[in-house]
Amino acid sequence: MTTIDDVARAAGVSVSTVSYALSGKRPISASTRERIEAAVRELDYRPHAGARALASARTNVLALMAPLRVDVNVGVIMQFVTGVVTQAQTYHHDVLLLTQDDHAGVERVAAGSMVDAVIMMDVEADDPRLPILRRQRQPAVLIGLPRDTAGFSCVDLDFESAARSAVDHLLRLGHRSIALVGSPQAVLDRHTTYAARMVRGFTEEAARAGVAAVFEPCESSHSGAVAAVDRVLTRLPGVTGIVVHNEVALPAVLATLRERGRSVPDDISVVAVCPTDVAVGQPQQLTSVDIPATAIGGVAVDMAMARLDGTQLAETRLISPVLTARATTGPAPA
Amino acid sequence: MTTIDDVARAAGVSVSTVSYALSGKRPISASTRERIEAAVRELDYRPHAGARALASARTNVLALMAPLRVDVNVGVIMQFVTGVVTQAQTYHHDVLLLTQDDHAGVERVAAGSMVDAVIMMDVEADDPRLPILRRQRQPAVLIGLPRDTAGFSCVDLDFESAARSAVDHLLRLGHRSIALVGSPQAVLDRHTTYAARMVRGFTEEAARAGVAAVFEPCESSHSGAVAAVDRVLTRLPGVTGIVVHNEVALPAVLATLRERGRSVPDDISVVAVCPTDVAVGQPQQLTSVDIPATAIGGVAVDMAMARLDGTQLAETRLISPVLTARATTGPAPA
DNA sequence: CTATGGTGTCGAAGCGCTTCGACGACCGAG
DNA sequence: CTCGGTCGTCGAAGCGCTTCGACACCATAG
Repeated sequence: MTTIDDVARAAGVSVSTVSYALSGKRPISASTRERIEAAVRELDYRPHAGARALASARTNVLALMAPLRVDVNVGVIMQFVTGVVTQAQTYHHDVLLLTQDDHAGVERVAAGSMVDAVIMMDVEADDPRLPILRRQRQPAVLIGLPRDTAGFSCVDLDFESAARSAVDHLLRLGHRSIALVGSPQAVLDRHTTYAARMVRGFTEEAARAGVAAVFEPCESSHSGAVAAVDRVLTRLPGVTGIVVHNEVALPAVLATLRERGRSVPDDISVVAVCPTDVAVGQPQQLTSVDIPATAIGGVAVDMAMARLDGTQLAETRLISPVLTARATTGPAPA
Repeated sequence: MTTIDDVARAAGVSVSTVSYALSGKRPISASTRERIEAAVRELDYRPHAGARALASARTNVLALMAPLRVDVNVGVIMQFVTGVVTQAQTYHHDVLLLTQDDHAGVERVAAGSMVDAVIMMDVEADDPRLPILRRQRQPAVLIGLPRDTAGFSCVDLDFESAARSAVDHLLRLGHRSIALVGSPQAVLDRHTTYAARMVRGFTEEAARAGVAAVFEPCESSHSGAVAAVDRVLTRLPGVTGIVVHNEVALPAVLATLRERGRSVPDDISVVAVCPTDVAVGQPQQLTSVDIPATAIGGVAVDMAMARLDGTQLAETRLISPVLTARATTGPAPA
């Protein structure tokens, strides 16, 4: 292994000069810098991460706690992860991947000074990991919105507002009888707040407009989707507009509607709440409210970095939803 | 931060004694050990990862290079990742997530001594990352099979054999006219070898049995699946058995067959090559050859660890396929 | 009773890097 | 000219941990 000593010797300067030349934290003459850079290239020098972490109390690594269960919307998770990793790169940070249920993970990694900050996905209302996270000295960013955000930076899509805009879109098209096919019961039971926020936005907006509205949770499987659609059709036979907030069940929901003799969008309009690429990847291009997962992941990193260099305090940021009308919504049938 | 010094002082022993008590690398009397453990608990001591890495040349971190593109079989990737992370935990290792196309990533992370080993997914025949990987001192494990495996441990499903067993299953049911709907052309062009190995196994086995066989690549989208099925139906109108090696297109392939008036399995039998959970998550339970992604990820970690403690040389391990008959295959129509 | 060999513990030397304080050299201002 | 101030560089002190060699102690064998 070539060390900073080797570089210093090769360039004929002291170790500290090399360090300063490389970090730019003190002025170094052009000629010296060039000699050092040449030596670095020549010797293919790469600083030892551990030594650097020890001396500088910075690791250039971020912890990302992601739900690696396969049952839920894998694609969306992947997009968050991609957003985080990609944005981290621009800050010269790497990403340490922790699994959701490895509670000791955060502690190990943060208390052991392996990371500069922690980003946590899929936060529940009273997430048991939050107290642990709070007592670490590294800043933490949550993707999601717990009951008590004190001390944390939070970022998420404004799901309440997403629900409202989906409902408004249907209202403007004249629909007076609408339904929400949402997350699996397990997700609601876990008090993952995006699911609840979605339901609240949907219910409130429908109530405000005085239209008939039902909500049905939906398991993420073919049979779950069939069951959910049938429950909706039973409870609200005259339904003409459906908001679907469940990427996995989406295709099955559409298929089931067709099977039950309802044509989309002639009999029933469908608005999905999902990443754009899944909305346009279906046989029918779906009207959808985008979940900008990659972008949110990126923002999470930005917030973590801002906290790190002290330019910003903890804050909560809710991203405004954007609805794009495509082929699955139309005027309510007469 | 509490350091090993604090613990030593609290327990009334020297720093080295604490280190040995914690690592178990030298015998320590029961009474001393207990005092030390008490102090550790009391002070909530957590060793500094960087310091440890510096002193011991071990980081307890693994690099995992995964294709975070969203276009391909996200679910499968996730399963590999899960397998790796989970198994790494049993060896007290964490996982640093690198993206496929960050070529500099391996070098940065390995040359900078951030990781003890590297695991690389989605390897191409002449992968440009391999030379870089070869010149690092850390062992590397590939999930996949490049042309030249020298110096690497490799693990993958035996796709050739998987294709054979899918074909054999169809042959035994009397099918004499079969097709393979496979990976997207882009994957083949990239020379990702699993795709090619699959095609080879399929083609050879069909030829050996003297049955009519066609192969069609298939884009991972609804329209891609429709097109691929139609191409198959055109080239081989009498086809009665189809092997599908494309998780994403799977539902659309089945839907298209139905739309073209072919009933499964009465007119056409379908064998999928995919993880079991996607095979049973479809409206119809699919006969499938399992891709044991989680297990393979775990094996990759095992191999990396075995290399690390020198108990094993580099080797290639191909996992034998297991076919499970379910609802989508039946006797060839008369 | 001495030689022998475990056991259990300690001190000190690094591991490779950052950073602080110091110090010449050189500049322009007075 | 001299004085203060930059600029560019250096030496040394850690950062927190592991590990090597040394050594004291005790039990057993000769």
